[in-house]
Amino acid sequence: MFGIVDCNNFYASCERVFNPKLNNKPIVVLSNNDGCVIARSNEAKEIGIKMGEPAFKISFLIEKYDIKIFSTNFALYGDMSKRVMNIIADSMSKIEVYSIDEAFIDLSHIDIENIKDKMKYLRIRILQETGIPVSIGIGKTKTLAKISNHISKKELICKGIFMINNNNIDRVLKKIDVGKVWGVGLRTEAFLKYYSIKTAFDLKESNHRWMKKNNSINGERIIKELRGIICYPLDSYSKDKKSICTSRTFGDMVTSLDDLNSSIAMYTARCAEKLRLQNSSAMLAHIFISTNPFRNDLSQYRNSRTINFPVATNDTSEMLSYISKALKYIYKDGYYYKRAGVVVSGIIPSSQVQCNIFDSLDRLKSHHIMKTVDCINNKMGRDFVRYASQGYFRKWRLKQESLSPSYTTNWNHLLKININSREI
DNA sequence: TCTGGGGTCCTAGGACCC
DNA sequence: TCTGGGGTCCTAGGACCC
Repeated sequence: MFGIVDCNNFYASCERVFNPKLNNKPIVVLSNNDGCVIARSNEAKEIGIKMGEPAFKISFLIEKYDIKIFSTNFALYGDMSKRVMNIIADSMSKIEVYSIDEAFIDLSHIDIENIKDKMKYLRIRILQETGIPVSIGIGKTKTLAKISNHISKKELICKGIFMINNNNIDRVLKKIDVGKVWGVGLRTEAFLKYYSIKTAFDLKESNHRWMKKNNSINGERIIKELRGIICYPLDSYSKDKKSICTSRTFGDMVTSLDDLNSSIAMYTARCAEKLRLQNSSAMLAHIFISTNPFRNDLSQYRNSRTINFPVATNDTSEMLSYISKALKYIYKDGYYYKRAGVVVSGIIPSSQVQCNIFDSLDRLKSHHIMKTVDCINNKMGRDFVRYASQGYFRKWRLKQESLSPSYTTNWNHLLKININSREI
């Protein structure tokens, strides 16, 4: 059996842990630049606020229902996620961290009769030690566990835990819309419904060869998983990333090459840091810039360029030298830029980098420099040591008007509690 | 005024090899 | 009249996930 542990309304729950006044109040967490809704508390969902909705379109609801708004605070969410995952890893033999708020677990070594009790205990422990409420779904495959998890959140009677077994499987799947099945997106949902496959049960009973022919091997796998045949085993070891992307939409529009260059330089530095963190180097970098596609009144321009490094690298300065040149090549004067980004790919372990006989760079030296820079920045804070091209005045910085403190990762943001008034 | 960010996997088709 | 067979690798684009 597989289990999936999923944090309830994760970002909203993180905000509540250190601000209990928010309990039972509608909360919404916004994307970067306070743009779109990316998380909602149950109260906000009940009001009818949709996922992904632009904040400016719901301003009247925010006022009417006194909804509390938060800018994304990834320092906080990332740290809270780590705490939850550590507890799961400590309680279970095998865990696959699937996303910031979800983990699959292996339950095959536990007797079926005992699974629910064990999960009940795990839920209580996570809530007690982190303040984050979770729901747990259980099934013979990951796909079935995901469906169980969906039910455990919807049906209050489940108290956060649900298991699909041989006795209830058909009855349960008949009530699940096919679009809710893990791996079935909008396109596949429309395709299946066209052929009158409306529920998860219909999909389970349909022909897997037909599905493979008309969709892909993944379509066939979903059907088999619904039948209890494991196609997606637990991946417990963490894998190196195959591509790494850093991109942002700017708070204000940017026009000058200098400003655009400093933003691209910053994203390059981030990508290089992420590469070094997993001891990898990249053979390719792809940069892109674009204007704001929502502004019909302004002329639009977007362009991108791919760079092949002569030798795979994770050296910020080397990457910057190539990337700045590429940016000059695609930059056009007279446009209002709104977004830019850097993607590195062709990622290999640094120990396997193929040297170039004409290489003039002292790579051992640059390795030591990068190591020292990372070490200083880890201790003193991000970008304490930086490249000049990253700049100091960020015209393109994010808009984050409702940012909560980083309670658990910044000494200056520690909670202060007034014992006398019993207030935070 | 105003619309996020970061990933993975699969497939078809082209280029190339013997 | 008549033009093989069997592969690999790479890339762009699509679909999906959170």
